[in-house]
Amino acid sequence: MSSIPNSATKTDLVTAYRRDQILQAARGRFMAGGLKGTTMNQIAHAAGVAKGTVYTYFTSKDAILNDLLSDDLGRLRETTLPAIAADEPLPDRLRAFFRAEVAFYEQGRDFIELCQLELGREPRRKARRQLGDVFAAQQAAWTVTLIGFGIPEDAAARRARAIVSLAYGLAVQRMRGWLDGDAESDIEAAARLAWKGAVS
Amino acid sequence: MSSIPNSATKTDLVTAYRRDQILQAARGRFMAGGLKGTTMNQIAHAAGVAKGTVYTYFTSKDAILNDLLSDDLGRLRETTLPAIAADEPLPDRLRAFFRAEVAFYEQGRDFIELCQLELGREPRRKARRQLGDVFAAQQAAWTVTLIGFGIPEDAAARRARAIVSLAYGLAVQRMRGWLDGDAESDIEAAARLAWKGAVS
DNA sequence: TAATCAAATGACCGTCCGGTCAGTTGACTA
DNA sequence: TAGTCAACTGACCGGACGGTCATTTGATTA
Repeated sequence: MSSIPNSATKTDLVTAYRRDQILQAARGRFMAGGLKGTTMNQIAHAAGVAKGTVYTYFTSKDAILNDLLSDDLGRLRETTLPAIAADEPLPDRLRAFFRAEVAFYEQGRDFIELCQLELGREPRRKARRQLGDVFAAQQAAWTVTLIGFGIPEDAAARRARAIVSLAYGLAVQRMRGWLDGDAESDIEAAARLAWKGAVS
Repeated sequence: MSSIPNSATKTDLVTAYRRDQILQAARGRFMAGGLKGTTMNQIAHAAGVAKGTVYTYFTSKDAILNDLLSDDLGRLRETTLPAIAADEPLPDRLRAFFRAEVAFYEQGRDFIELCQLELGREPRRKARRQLGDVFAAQQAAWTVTLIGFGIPEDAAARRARAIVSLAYGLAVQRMRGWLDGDAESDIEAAARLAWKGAVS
């Protein structure tokens, strides 16, 4: 047999497996101890490999973080934006939007934000802007939606901002354990407040 | 003259001055580079003293952070709670509340939160709980207020939570530069949304 | 089985940082 | 002016961490 039948594919599979193994371990450690508070040894140990092996798959600690960041930003975008423009009654869309945002942060994905102070100036600015882009997209989508409900453009934009802020505040406060009730009733209350406040 | 006329007072003044000098420097550096990203040399240099001098006034880096934390938590409490129970029309109180919260975070006081991942497990839990206490107090105050407007207790509590979340989300998103408009119109929009949503 | 080599390992290196402390400074006293 | 001492200084120490690389491992091939 040729020495390269499908070996590229197989190698790729192993590589993908190891990368994922390391990324999951790193996410856990970063969330538990922060960026600077987590050592490469801890990440390697959590992934069940030696430190040197980590450097076979990632060039540096920052490279690992970058992968996690873009992964999570994509997920936030994918889960929240479709809810806004869905073909459903507005109250349902509000609920779905709040639910998606709460779920995202409740899964602990937010170390995107919590790690920011530990990054250097430039990576921090970049990560912050990317997260801001997601919120800007949410706001734009809500603005369009509210305009569709006959609300003047200016007012729609301002109220859209308030909705996005409410979703964000709700999600983060829940994640931090500052809101104790069950998620669904918080989501319901937020959706109701947004509904009454935005379209009346 | 006796050698202790008011020397205690004078020494205290100098001590207070130096402590403040160092605290301000530390706040600036922590906000720029995070807890672990800031060295004692940087703090000392920013305060215009040598590293050893810092240790004359603070026992450790963590001690500096602790002072800043309790300082800021007190300020958040003092500026937001009175607004809720003020003797004013409800929309004005909502505006004042949102304004106070936005101002707090816009002054960059929030490194309380941003530093959390960098603290050890226990200090982190403690700091987080203390901040949670302030939000719980805000929520309780709003609940009482809404009950005063004839809203049933359960609904009042849920809506109070939504108001607190909205204020928090608004403040943090503004501070991060994710909301570009002027603060006053965002505050107005949030107050309106909360007003229509909470008491109708 | 012997040869081959990519993957995995962990001891090691240079650097950096929190905290210490022996020495210096300068304001105040007698 | 000489003496005193608290405030201040910064060189230094011990330890930790990110990243490297010579060596080992074990799967695959011939």
